[in-house]
Amino acid sequence: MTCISQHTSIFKGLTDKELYNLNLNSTLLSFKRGETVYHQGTKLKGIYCVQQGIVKFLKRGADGREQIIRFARTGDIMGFRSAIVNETACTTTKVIEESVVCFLPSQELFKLIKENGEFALSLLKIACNELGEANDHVTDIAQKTVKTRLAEALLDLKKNFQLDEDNFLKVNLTREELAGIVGTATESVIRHLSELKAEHIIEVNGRRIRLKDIDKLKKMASL
Amino acid sequence: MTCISQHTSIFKGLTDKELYNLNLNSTLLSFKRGETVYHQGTKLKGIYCVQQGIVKFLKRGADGREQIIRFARTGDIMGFRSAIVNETACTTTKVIEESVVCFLPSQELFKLIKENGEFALSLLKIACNELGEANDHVTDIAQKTVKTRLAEALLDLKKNFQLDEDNFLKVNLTREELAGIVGTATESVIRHLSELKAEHIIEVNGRRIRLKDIDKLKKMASL
DNA sequence: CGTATCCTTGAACCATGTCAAGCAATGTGG
DNA sequence: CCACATTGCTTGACATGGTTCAAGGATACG
Repeated sequence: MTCISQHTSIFKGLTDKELYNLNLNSTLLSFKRGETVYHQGTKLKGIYCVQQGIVKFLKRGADGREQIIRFARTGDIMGFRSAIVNETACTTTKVIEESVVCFLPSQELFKLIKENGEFALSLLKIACNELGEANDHVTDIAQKTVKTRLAEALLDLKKNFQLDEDNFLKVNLTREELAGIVGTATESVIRHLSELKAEHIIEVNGRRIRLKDIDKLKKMASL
Repeated sequence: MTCISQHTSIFKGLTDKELYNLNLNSTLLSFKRGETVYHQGTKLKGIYCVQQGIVKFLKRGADGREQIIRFARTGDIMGFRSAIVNETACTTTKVIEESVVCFLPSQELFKLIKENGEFALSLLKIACNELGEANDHVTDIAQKTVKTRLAEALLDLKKNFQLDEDNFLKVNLTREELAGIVGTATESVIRHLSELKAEHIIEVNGRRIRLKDIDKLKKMASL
């Protein structure tokens, strides 16, 4: 199987020769739910591209609580921040849904950046997008209430993973993971989910969450 | 005066010809304390390089409270995120200390990125560094107490602006600005500053803050 | 020298975190 | 296939850190 293809967003626009070279030097890896792709604090020797599956980026605070920074889905790359600045990984990446991941050594990445201006620009765009979202995130957590952030988180999940035909989110997260996204205690998430349920905005079935009233949810998220 | 020089970090390593071209196309601007370089939500036509002075990046939340995302000092660039992804600015930049700023049109920036792989890489490194800090920031605000974050903020200010010979921070910020960094109410900052004072960790003289016991401050910040 | 801005403190209130306990669901080994 | 263990979910009671409001004092600036 070719690991890196024209279809994978960031590698769009590479020449056949560049692609051929990348595939020579890259490796496919498989992970089950709960497994770790790489650990916070370790030195990465390259970047990882998600071919299939869902991976969460998390950071452990002093008390051990896990803060979820973002998710990687099919086509996303992981670990480029550490690779680029040559630092240890600032997050741990754990698999949420069985994943196939492609590993690409740093030197290949650097070669591409230096030789292909368009590629460098795409990478730069990815970094800048993430930066914008991270900045938003800081302001949100600092200024908004837990309930507002929970509403936002649900909308973000919808944006990232879509809804199925019955308006259920296509990802199933534990309450603890939801708490990790929102930046709060598990119990708080549970209570606010119940409230949203009572207000007929969502419906909950175990880990499956149905977004019943997206308009109200949006109103709530922008308060 | 030449606006862009070899001394300005990001432009290090450019050829004489590239520098000459940049200077042909860039403009110098001056700002007093409180003035705005550009507003959140506006489309930027280029990036801004700080030649001299201090600028804060801020975001206004729903209730109008201002969250300070970071600072730019001599040699730093501002607005590249918006320029790169071609979005409106996600922050407002306001001058804290009288500043001289150089404006460089986007097309010049893009030309450099595409033609000079090393330059693209430096930009990428800047973006990645900011990204790492933003991620840290998210976790901190989500998990740490106000006092801990205040301690961290003071250490960050030390790192960014250094101390003078008497261990006073070389920036003077209002309590409200401090609150904007920490992500809390002005009153909370005041109360926690008083506590730190009572614990002989800092000393306060109007807006001037002296870091008396940096070890204790560090211990406090990592709790 | 007066006005505006900033700083400080107290008191009341509230959102959120923490602790504890019980239940549900899921998985594992005998 | 059942019993037990583990993990996740839920709820209640309580503690508390932090915000908000109000009022007065200090400071800076034109």
